[in-house]
Amino acid sequence: MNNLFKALNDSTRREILEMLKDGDMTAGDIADRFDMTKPSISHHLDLLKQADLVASVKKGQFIYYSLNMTVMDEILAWFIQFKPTPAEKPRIRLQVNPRTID
Amino acid sequence: MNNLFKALNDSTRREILEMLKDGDMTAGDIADRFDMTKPSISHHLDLLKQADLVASVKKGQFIYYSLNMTVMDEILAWFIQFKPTPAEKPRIRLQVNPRTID
DNA sequence: TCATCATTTAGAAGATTATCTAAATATTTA
DNA sequence: TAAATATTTAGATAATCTTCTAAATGATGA
Repeated sequence: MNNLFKALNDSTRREILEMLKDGDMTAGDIADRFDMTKPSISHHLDLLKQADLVASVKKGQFIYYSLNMTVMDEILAWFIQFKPTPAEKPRIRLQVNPRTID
Repeated sequence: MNNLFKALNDSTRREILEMLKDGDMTAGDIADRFDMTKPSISHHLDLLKQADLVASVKKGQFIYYSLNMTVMDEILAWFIQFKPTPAEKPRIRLQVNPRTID
């Protein structure tokens, strides 16, 4: 979970994920779309890989990167814990009825 | 969006959010649950506030913190963009039929 | 085999972050 | 009004992060 949020805490990395949504890409093609050196992008890809957000496969000279959706589901589940179920008792609220404020 | 992911990129802050899920709390009560000084927790609360993940209300001597769910929805929407709709054309995959690999 | 291309690794510099201690602010109560 | 309580602000330090340049690795094609 730590690696996951860390990987997402960078706009370049989030853009990479959005790019991969439309199909797999090589490291070079990804780098070409940013105003940043290839080593920097390589490092970003590494962090995304450590978080299991992407997978990579070498094909000859090229390395193809692809989205790994299963981990996205894990985060989604983390967020959904905060959505109260319709049946749930309402939480105490900061905004109370003005008439009852002392 | 940047502030949002930044705020989530820390396990203390994520724990605070999970605690607030069960009801509002004062800054002091939150701090008491961590092995960390009050100024540090105060700083974490500030980052959560900047990200609009929590709201705070002063009641006399105390400051009550509460979850602000509307921003959670924004993140949730960001993640959902990656979930392919059932009708969508399948993306190119790295794992292809082994029989067809050259 | 040698030059070239795609990508990564290594190492460094500057920026950002988490945490601490000390001090300030604001509220309550004696 | 003075002391006590709740919380924040200020400033410092150590760790982590982003990005760069230079060099290494590994595959392709002349």
